[in-house]
Amino acid sequence: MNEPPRSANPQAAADTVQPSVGNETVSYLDELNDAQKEAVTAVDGPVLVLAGAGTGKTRVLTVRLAHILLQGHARHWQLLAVTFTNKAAREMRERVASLLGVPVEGWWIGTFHALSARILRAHAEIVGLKSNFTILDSDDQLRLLRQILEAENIDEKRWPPRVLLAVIQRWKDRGLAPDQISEAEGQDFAGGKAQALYALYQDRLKTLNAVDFGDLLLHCLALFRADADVLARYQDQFRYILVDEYQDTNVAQYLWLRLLAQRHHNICCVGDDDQSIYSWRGAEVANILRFENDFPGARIVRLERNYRSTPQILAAASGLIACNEGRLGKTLWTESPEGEKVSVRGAWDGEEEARQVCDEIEALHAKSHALNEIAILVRAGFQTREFEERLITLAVPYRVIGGPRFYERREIRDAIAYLRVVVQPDDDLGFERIVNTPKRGLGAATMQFVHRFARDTGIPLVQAASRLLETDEIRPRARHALARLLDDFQRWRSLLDTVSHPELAAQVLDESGYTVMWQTDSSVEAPGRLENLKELMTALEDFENLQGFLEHVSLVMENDEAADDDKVNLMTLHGAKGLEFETVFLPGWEQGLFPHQRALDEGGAKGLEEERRLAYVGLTRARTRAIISFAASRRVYNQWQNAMPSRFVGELPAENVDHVVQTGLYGGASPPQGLLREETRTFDGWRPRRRRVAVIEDASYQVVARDDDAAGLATGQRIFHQKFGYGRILDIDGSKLVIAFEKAGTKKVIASFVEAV
DNA sequence: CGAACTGCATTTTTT
DNA sequence: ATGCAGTTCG
Repeated sequence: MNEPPRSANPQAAADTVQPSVGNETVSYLDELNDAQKEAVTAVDGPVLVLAGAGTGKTRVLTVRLAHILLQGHARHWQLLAVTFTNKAAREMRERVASLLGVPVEGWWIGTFHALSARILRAHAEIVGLKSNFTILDSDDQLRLLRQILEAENIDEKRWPPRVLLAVIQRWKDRGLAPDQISEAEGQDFAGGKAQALYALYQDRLKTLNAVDFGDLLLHCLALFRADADVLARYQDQFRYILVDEYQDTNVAQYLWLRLLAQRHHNICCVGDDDQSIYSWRGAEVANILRFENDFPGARIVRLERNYRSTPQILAAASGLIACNEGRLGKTLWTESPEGEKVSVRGAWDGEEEARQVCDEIEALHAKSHALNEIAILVRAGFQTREFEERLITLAVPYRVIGGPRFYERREIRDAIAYLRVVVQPDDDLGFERIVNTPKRGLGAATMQFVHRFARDTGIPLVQAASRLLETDEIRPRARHALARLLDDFQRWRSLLDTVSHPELAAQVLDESGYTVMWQTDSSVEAPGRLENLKELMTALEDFENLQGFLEHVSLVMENDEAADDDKVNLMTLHGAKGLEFETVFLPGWEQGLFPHQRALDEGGAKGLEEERRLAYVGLTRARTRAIISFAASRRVYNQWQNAMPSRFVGELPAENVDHVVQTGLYGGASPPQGLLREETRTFDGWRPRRRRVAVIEDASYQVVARDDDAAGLATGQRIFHQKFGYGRILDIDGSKLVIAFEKAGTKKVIASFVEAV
């Protein structure tokens, strides 16, 4: 369309990849196996590539893209390649660029959100936005919702904004605008007001000329529906569409793709239903399961040859995932040598488990295995702590992937808020954030006043403030401060075109007193924050202007870990998707922790299956060595809890697994099926820590409690009693509890009469 | 306006 | 235990 038809010309790339004419085989195809070749060359019509773990998915995707260009099926601007994460998008860009030997700037390769934003900026007016709209982060979203709840007199204690945000986000994931929400939905929030609150939220966003992440997709859909010409234009333009990680798409993304693919039907989706682990944030496995219905005549290609793991690991993982129902089904195979069995180890408690794992890492390191090639994959973030502690003691370098992100730090957000308001004066949320940071005597009282005026007149805060300044409504002191701030913004704004943006940014932080604020701060974090601000200033230089930078910040909230030094990798299973390591440790395979109790409570059988996929993802990260472990007893929130090994342990095919379980771990009771070959190895140092057993329920997998009536209860726990109301357990004596009730004083009651809260 | 206090939650996370 | 957020008191 408006894309200049240059750069991607096949001739230019010819030197690099040596394509040949016509139907002759081309060199880049030679390195692909038959299935991969088919996935690459089935250019026309809908194609679903079921790519098992480690089967060369990214390769297929990039080569296919190159193939389409080199064979002259399309020019680069006619290609749309969609990924889920920025990381994946970057990787795709890099690989395509190096494959073709051509820069890919301006190509339609990106995340759903970035591509949507690009489309939306070009046609913002059609959906009632200005093209310089702000993209909100979750902080902003919450702040906005909090304001709305307050205005609606809804108790934030009872109806937490974050819950409402989650509800709204789920709706957006499903592509639903406020007027498409059925009556029955959202009944459980604030007495059925959720839909109305959603509508208010959307109104507010529109006034602010702001969108949230979900809106990027939603407004795009609205745009396509509102303007047939625009839709047709993009439908015509994108002759070939490629989609990565299709199993992770939500309904909104699915609709987006379907609309765009409607003209040419050349859509190729790559995914793996067995690696769908994001349903909790709206991903619909159904999208991949239904592909054939949605795109009639679809060709299905299965990539089943695995280039990553040993047969033992592959078989263990396959056996596990076979327990799931309704899979599209794949049979992974490999030609690599047999390898070691997956080992499964029990420990008495979490500390011992960490010791075992880390000692083994040390041993591997001593045998000159790269630490980089070792990962510890945990179910939940807090689990990393025990390993970190142990690794520190052993002086083994490690990194935790997925910690707090650069752009989420307070000082960075503040700085960005300043820049946002400079660029977009209507950005109330940004303005609010920094209006009194550093302190300028513009406290809650003043701002409340400005707020009310803005609300009553329906204008943005900055405008409201500037109008109020013309009156005597605001006390002189605050008035001067406010006037000064508004003047500052005015001045900075006027410099937008004359001063270079890094310079301007520095000026803003200086003149606003923001830098000074941290310079005079004596807290331990202050120097670090100043460092971060400096880093931010450096990052600015990589962009053409402030707008470009802000777009990047809102869309590319990522953590660039320096992956080059030799360190052990600690991360969650979710965070490990798409990565691979020579050695993978999978600790914490216990009922209640993994599968996680909440996943079971909230997701039932579906939840269990997703947890199993997570286990599958974990196992298939390993190239040559996978070590699963579990502990009989673990401290959770400073409370000792006993647990049975994960049911997943029992689901691993016995012939691919080596069990190393100490006798007596489970009080002589025989462990769950599968945990058979107990090694005769006792552990002398073991004494039971505390007797309370938290019975972990998983409807389809009952574990027998071996404790008294007080099972599941512990001292300090909050409970509810029919007669006495709420209270806290002071002591447990067999089946009797001593409880300090909030209303009724201290009483002794029978355990079975109380319920945990 | 700022420091101290209280209550509460604590799976996974991208954009 | 621990951290965070919202509230309260000086």
